[in-house]
Amino acid sequence: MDWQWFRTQLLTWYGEYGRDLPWRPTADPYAVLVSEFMLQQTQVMTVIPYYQRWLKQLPTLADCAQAQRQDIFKLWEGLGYYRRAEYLHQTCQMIMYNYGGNIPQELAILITLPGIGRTTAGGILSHAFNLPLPILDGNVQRVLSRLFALTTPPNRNQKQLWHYSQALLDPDQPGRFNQALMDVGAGVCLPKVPHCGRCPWQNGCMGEQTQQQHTLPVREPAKEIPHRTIGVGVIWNAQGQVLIDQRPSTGLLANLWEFPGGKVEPGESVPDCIRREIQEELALDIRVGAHLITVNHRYTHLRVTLVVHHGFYQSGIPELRGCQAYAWVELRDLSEYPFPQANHKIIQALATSPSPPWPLEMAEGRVQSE
DNA sequence: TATTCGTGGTT
DNA sequence: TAACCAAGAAT
Repeated sequence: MDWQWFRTQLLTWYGEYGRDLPWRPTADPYAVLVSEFMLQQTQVMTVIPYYQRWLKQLPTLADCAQAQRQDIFKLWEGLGYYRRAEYLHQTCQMIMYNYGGNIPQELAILITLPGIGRTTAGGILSHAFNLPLPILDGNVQRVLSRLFALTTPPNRNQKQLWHYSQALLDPDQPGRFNQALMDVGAGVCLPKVPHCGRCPWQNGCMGEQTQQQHTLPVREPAKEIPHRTIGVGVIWNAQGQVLIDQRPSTGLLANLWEFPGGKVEPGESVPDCIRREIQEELALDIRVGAHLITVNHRYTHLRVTLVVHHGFYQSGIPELRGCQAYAWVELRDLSEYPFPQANHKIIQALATSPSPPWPLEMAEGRVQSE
């Protein structure tokens, strides 16, 4: 195999067609670190504004290490996979206090840090330090599967894919090479419509030569995604504040804030569910009022329907059972807390609500719960 | 090794 | 439009 041909073709193409991305001109390894975390499973165009805001607010690794958790999550709010924010925070702290503030330049050390696997480590080391480490993200897996006509599903063929990524890598300019390889995947060798006519590797692509470019890589059948109905309460007190709680530190949407609620049990009405969940999680008695909004939301492996009702505090002192913390907050102060996207739809509904949705008559018991 | 982690874009 | 995919990692 003439690896040098592939390198020359790719790097020449990259010089003309490579994307101009904010983190590419930087020589700051911390900026590269931030970009690599944000880019895990997240498209470039989604990341760009988050990346720029992050570096503006936390311009150095020391700033990130010293930041408050809440500020870290606020900066990540809306980007998804929120564990990444915590891992990035922890990694910066470990680099600061265990490695003198310098990012370790050894693969074996780097991958021991939270949130850094082999691809992220390879991206950091090749980009920030021009070290010859390969990467294997979704783009690269697709490009290599087609280039070498690999008919084994990528998730069962990681070893061979890593081998090809390493063999192809240009040892003289690994940083540029890896960036170029991802640009081919993101702009030319697309999942459903490969544009072979403008691919720098067209003349060497075994996939196209055997007319398999549309059927590679081989995907395993997707599994069915379960659905859950969740009852959610926007609980008001007599001061016109609403009740929010912080989710547990593990599991879905860990550490984010939310309006309290939980899964509707079989045969249970939504108002009954909301009453029960808030009793179970916070030990509060509430009255359930009018329906506010129903939110359908899709996660990677779960679909939920949030049926949201207004509610009014009746009695009880909050106890922390199924959550880390709680707070009574003014509507205008909700923006201080990091919320998942589905809850932002609820906040939006509250903001556009035509009249104050916390009728005092509920406190006086004139409104029947549904 | 198979699941569990969000959200937005694309087809 | 429902399904697929995105600069993956941890458990």
